[in-house]
Amino acid sequence: MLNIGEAAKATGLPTKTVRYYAEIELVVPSGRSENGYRLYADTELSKLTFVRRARAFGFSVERCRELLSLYEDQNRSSANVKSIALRHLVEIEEKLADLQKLHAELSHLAQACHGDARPDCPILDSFAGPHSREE
Amino acid sequence: MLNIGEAAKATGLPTKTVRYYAEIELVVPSGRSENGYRLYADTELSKLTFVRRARAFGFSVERCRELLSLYEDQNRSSANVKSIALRHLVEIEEKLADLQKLHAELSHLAQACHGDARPDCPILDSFAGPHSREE
DNA sequence: TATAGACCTTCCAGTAACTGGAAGGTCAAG
DNA sequence: CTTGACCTTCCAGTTACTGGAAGGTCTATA
Repeated sequence: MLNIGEAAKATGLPTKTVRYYAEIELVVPSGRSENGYRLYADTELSKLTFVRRARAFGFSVERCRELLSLYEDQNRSSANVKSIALRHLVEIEEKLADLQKLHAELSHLAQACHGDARPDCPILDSFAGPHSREE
Repeated sequence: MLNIGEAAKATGLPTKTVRYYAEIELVVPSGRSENGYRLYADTELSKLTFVRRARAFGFSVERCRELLSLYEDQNRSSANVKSIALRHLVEIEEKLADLQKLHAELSHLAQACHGDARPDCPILDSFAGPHSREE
């Protein structure tokens, strides 16, 4: 049984985050020592690691909660997990498309900007212009 | 001089957001009517539009503040603006790379997952595994 | 004139997922 | 016995809004 600092080190999460996950009941410690320290057993270390990995994949904490309950469920089907993952993939693709569009437009503007001491700048000009959005 | 609702409509921003921008002194109304309503003149409408566009490009509100001061500055140089834009482009590229990596890994996992009633699932398996991160 | 509805005002609280800090208890080493 | 590194709780701040309540104002219509 590790206390919070050791559990943090073992799972690669900041101590504060582990405490936060306990508070929101995402991963609750297996118990407390007599002096009130949080104690983490192997099962909880696995869950913390699981959450760290899933978060790194961009899953929200609430998604992690779903995933964790499937992870814990001996009778889960892989279909459940896959559908959550696919849903998530769609979101990633949307963000990706937005960012790519943004990147293309902004780098175009930056290229058009001569970037010297003169005051006129195509970037600012494109931000100004007619008021209402015409998308 | 437009009141807040009209200004919002004219610039394509939600009323709440316009009020928020006034509160954080990003774009302050040119005045108040006798009954206390915020009033927006043309200059402020331009600034609001400017901010909406810059925000759509992913610039943070604080970046917008920088940009806005350059925008207002008659003696600005385009170099200042360009350097902010380039800084921002680098950030976009980093996010893009992260997302692409994420997408590749997750779609690989989803493909490997048979997605039926069986409990074993490569996605969950990859989230579990050894504790400490080995990046 | 009454009243309905659509405006406007302020202030308070909540969102997501932490992070930082203060005040104080505990523990091991030198 | 003190120093430093732990741990605890609680409170506040972050980003950029968004929602809602309570209440004032304006305009049209019956």
